[in-house]
Amino acid sequence: MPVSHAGPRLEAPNLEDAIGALRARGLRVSAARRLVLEAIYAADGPISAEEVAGGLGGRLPRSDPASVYRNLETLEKVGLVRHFHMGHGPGRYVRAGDAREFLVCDSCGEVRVLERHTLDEIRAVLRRDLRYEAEFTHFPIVGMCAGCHEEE
Amino acid sequence: MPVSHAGPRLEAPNLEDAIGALRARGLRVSAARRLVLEAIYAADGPISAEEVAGGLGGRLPRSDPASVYRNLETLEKVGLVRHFHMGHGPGRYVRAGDAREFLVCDSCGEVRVLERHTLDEIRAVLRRDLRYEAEFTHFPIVGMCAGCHEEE
DNA sequence: GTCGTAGTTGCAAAGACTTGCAACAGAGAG
DNA sequence: CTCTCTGTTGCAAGTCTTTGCAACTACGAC
Repeated sequence: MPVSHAGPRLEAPNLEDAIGALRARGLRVSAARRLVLEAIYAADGPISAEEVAGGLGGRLPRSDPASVYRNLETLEKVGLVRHFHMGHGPGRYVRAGDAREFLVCDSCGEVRVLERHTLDEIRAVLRRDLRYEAEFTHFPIVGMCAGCHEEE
Repeated sequence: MPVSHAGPRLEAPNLEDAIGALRARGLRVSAARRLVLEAIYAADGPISAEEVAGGLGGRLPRSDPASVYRNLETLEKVGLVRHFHMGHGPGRYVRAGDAREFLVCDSCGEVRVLERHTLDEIRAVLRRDLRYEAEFTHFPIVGMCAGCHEEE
């Protein structure tokens, strides 16, 4: 089963644009769906599906977890949303444009963001050797930070 | 929470060596623990915790899932076992030495194994830019294979 | 405005793990 | 061989997420 977050990256800087993009794709704008989108756009960072279902801790009405998961998946297919994993634990969702590439230290848990030039270089290697367009927003790169590596 | 599969890579080509390694670390060799190890060593490829608990479909006695998960975690800490994820779905476990680096196409699900020279080059970039010792056995690299990319 | 039909929803149940806890049993000590 | 101490186990309950399904509703058609 593919991870499934392909699809063109939609430009939807605000909620209205996102809703328009949904309609343009022939998708219905139900109350539950709108709520998920509102949560994603209202959150000030990556949030879990649970948080969306919980209405962002009271700021929005609660909704059924199953619908939340289904809608997050739909929104991801459409390209409005992305989700990623940090080590284990629940997945986190962000607006498509906010996705970042992370590095996690397996030993101390430190998280860093990959910079564009490093990322480009790695992607170039994979493109050259395997004609593969890699994307590092879904899973972090796991390894050991300098500090932890020296201690070994 | 770190992903936790640090620790020296133990040399344990067979079950006996693995059990010796456990004892050397001061860990008990209980029936349940031995069973998990037996399943990992008897399996002909990556297996899920469920399969271990199920006794490899009848070849071994069943065991309690909770103990299986705890033991797999312990064995991973000790360096005898590793687990990885392919997209979503249950994690899969292998002997430490059998861990591989994968590339998964987000669109068609195709899986490829990264070759050593490609891997080394990528690791070198991360080492140079971030002094980070990356390791790609836990999560696959996600992206798009040549075929799927051209269709876009 | 009313109809019809798919796309959607909410519930319930299952799957994949994790955690708390009292009972149990390896492994060294005596 | 027995005792003891502490690592482990098995059960049960709890997360996080997916899936089946009947009821419902958004939205274009009339």
